[in-house]
Amino acid sequence: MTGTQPLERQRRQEKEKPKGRPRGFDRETALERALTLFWQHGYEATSISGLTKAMGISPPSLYAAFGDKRSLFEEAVARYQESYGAFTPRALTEEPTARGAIERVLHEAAAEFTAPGRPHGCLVISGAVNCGPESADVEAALRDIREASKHAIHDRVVSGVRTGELPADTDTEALAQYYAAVFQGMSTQARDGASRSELEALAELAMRAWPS
Amino acid sequence: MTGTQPLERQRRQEKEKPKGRPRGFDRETALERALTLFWQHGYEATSISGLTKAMGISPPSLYAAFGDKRSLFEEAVARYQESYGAFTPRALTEEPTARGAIERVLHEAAAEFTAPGRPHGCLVISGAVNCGPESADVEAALRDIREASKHAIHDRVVSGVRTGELPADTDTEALAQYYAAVFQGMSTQARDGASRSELEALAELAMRAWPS
DNA sequence: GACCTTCTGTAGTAGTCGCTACGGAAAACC
DNA sequence: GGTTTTCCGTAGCGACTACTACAGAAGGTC
Repeated sequence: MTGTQPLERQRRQEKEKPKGRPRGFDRETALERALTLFWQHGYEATSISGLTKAMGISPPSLYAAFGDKRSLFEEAVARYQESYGAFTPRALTEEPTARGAIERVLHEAAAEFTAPGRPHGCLVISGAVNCGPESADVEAALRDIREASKHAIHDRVVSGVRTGELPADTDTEALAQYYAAVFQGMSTQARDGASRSELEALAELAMRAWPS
Repeated sequence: MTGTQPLERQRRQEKEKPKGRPRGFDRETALERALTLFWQHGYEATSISGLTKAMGISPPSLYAAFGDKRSLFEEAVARYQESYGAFTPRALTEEPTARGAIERVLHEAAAEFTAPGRPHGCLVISGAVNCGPESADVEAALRDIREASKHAIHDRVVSGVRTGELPADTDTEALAQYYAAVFQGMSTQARDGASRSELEALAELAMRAWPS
């Protein structure tokens, strides 16, 4: 199992001391810069030369540390989910009510999608939209993450039905898909230049559709 | 003014007879096929070789008839707006009430975004998301169209306020941005495989946010 | 028929793509 | 210090990109 991930990681996790010459750059900050570039331009439009320039390293160093372009992108997406994108599962699990959970997701999205100093919108939503046939699997990988997020919303709605917060005849699938769509629409709006307060108002309006 | 558009078009519009050898393919069907390919993969991920293959012509024929890749994309987008995308301004102008107009836009979008035999979702929304720095202007051009659509929605909402259909204190900007976001979210959902009936239910839910 | 204009197919341009072979540099172990 | 192991920079790989020079073919006008 662990054999499938890069040797690099295994060693770091097991805290073994590397034997030869240590690398001359910080792997985490390099990954962070790659993440930012992918976030701006998406998978295919981000070139290796652009990445090496932004990461401050040469191509061989990049390939030695991260494998190929696809692996680097996957690792960047994983990092994104653990950092910038972590607010969504957090809100869904921490809030006591389903309505509160969804509301918090949307309002935190309004802030996260427009946070200064980093690209606007969501990497998972806009990171691999325009893909050629040879990288269709990358596009599919992000789609799977989006579907998983929708299911997470759905699960929270279903649990709201179970506790009696929502009517028993609630169309949980439709409600989950609706809020997933609003979430994705907010990302597009943020990319197009919408401000945080505009997205807050948008989120507030979206909550008016909540079953009463 | 007219000098800025390709000579080709001028001649067609003026119904002059071309002098030399006529071209061996139908320009409209070739453009339609290019449009479909751009719709599937987006601007940058669609290559000239893919286009020539889909259009059934050779590169020199493509460049003679359409200029460069960017011009071809612009013309494809224009064609899209006049055909597949024309339902939006039509719904906004034809319906007597603002609510009816928005509702019709969303329901027709549910059908259009999932119509069989052609790519799902909206070309203007997903056609130029992942762009490198050298084609940032293409990305911006589609964004301008999206902004124009949002303004069209806003205008319809404002006219609804004027006629008394909507309360005078309605936040028209927020309402327009909300429905624009829902529209864009529906496109993403359609691209991810949502069915027409699912999008219909989504549209129905979105209308529950309408001010009462 | 000749002539003229335009289109079409081959073939190739310079440039960039993702990726890597190779030699030297640098740090840890003995 | 010597050896070993790894990393780094240069330089370049084949394949692809958008795009085009050129020659010949094909239809119109005379």
